[in-house]
Amino acid sequence: MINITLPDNSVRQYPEGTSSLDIAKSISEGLARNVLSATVNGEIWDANRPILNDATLKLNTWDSTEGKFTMWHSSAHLMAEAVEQLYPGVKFGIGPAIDNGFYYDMDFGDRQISSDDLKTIEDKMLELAREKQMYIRREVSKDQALQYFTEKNDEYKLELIQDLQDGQITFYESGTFTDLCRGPHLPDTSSIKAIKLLSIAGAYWRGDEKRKQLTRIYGITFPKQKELTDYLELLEEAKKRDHRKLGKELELFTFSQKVGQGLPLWLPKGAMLRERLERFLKNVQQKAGYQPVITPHIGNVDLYKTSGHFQKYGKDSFQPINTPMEGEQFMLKPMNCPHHCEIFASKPRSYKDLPLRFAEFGTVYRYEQSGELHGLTRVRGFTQDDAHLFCMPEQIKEEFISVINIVLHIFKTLNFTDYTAQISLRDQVNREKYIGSEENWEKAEQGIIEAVNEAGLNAVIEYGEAAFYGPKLDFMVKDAIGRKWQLGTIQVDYNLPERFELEYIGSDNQKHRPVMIHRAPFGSMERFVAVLIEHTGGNFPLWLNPEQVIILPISEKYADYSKKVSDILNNSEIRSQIDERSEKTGRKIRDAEVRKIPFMLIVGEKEEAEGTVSVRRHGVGDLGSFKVDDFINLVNKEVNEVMQ
RNA sequence: GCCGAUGUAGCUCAGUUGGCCAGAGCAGCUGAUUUGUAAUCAGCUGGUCGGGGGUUCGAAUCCCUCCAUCGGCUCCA
Repeated sequence: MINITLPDNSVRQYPEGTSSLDIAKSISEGLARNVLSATVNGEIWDANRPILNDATLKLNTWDSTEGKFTMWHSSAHLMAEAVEQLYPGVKFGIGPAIDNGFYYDMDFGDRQISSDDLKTIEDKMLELAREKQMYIRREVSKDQALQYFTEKNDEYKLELIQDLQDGQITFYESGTFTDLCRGPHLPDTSSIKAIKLLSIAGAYWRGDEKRKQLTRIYGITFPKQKELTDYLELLEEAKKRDHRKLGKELELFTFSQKVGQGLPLWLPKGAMLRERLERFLKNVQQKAGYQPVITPHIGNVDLYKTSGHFQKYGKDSFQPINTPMEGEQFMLKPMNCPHHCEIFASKPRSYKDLPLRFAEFGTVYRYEQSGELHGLTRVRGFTQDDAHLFCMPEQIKEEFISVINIVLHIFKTLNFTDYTAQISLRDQVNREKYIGSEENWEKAEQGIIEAVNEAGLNAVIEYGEAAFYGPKLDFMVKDAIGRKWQLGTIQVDYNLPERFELEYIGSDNQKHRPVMIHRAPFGSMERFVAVLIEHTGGNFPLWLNPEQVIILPISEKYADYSKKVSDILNNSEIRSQIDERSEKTGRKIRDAEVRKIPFMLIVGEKEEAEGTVSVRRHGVGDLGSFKVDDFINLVNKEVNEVMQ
């Protein structure tokens, strides 16, 4: 007998070789029907795999991420089987479960597969799923594995097997399809009830752009049709929040082929929104001891040779601009740091001056690959809310805390709750590629970790993700359809102070090298506004909204009173406009609602007589009658909570 | 940059297997209407069907090519 410890810490005894599925059955038939896999001693196993020793056991159903993972992984196999039956001779790469479903990378040879074929594959999958095919796990030797895929003539699997240890190789068989796979899988295909293949795309084999591009099909499956329907509806809803769509509808920004791809044109309302954000951050930074600086949009190529960026990125950048007479070369600036280094170097610095914090909303230009451009989140010209902090090594931690607090303040103000933070440190073994002394790195890495802890921030540590010039801390948020984007970043840099030979005079009257910290809490104005649009669905907080109030006169007769109210509001720094069209009130309200204007003030005979306005709030409805002054107080109170 | 898809008026979209001057709604303009919490009515303007080339008696529709956009991949100082 073996002892099985369940999540509630109760212990049950079963014969050796009992499977998780058997155990589920012993608890209840209903549970057994819903079990997709099991976590045995912390490892996810097939539910029907025999348990041979004492173990802790958690049964994974659809409600758990482990359960979903198992379902989707098995769905990938199901898709592969369907594809193999429909298109014999297809070769298979890898087919994992992902956050929202699964994919499989396949080599269709000369055959062209398009999105029109997805339905065919989907139908085949459903047909196979109904056959209630078992997923059968089989341990094989490396030789057997190589032999199988040699006969099958699948070079991708063979390559994968080469990297595996003999004795640790397993095959999974379901229906007519056998795959090299670690598992785990569902007991059988019957729980896969609803299937949707979402898209088809190219993907380089092993993520290497020099190797062959395989066809990747993305899909998702559910145990109930209703869940699939709901999921597809959710995707549709998310598309409505897409910043590219809302940016167009709300007239925030646009692109022009004549200007060039990836070069956003900010429309008046977008510019106003962006300016409000800038003003907000400038206020915060001023209080935090930052000094504004301004630097040009181009810099001599020598500047970037000194910084090292020319050597590293020169050929992938916009190419240098040549002067007509002197034969000089200038680059569009791809980052602000070298310029700021030269500001630091412009005069002798004392330790008493440190830390120095130079801030600039600096516009930079980077030649991004055309296929990478995406709305406002990935562009070729963008403005960083940049600053460079020059400090002594022992000041890093304190500076980090201060920057983290700025980022958290921004996120809190804008109600960004769904973000993640990542600390990127050196690779734990491979350390030769990093510049800077061991001592300084150690100090900086510890400083970041401590700063994160002291700021009460929840962050994951990733080793090997640090830049060659220093460790960093990044903030990430997801967009409407779940893609992750990096926003704020704080990076320690030992490299540039070295290359620019920056120094300050210490209390010992000796020259010392300062440490530089790059930081951008928004990341870039473009990307931040994009994410803000998707988070708010275009319903911006009042203080940010380019349009705060629209006055809707009932008829022309109240034009004068409307003008009077409008003047009072505008004098109180409340942005208002008047809808003077000879339309019905219902129509004016509808249009204002569509434009997502926070406040609609309806004025007619009654309001004029009483000196009031009838207030309607976007998305809320009628708030009733207000004296004009009371309305101003209402607005100001809400705005002043943020903009002091 | 790579794979796949898409591109018709300012916006959202129709346009059957190639066949009259390419259509609709919204927006815009003009006029009527003077309106009380999500769309008043009428008329009008607006398109080198992404650009270029080709096939054809005839091309939005078929072919080639370039450009842009979308979904991924790769990349992101």
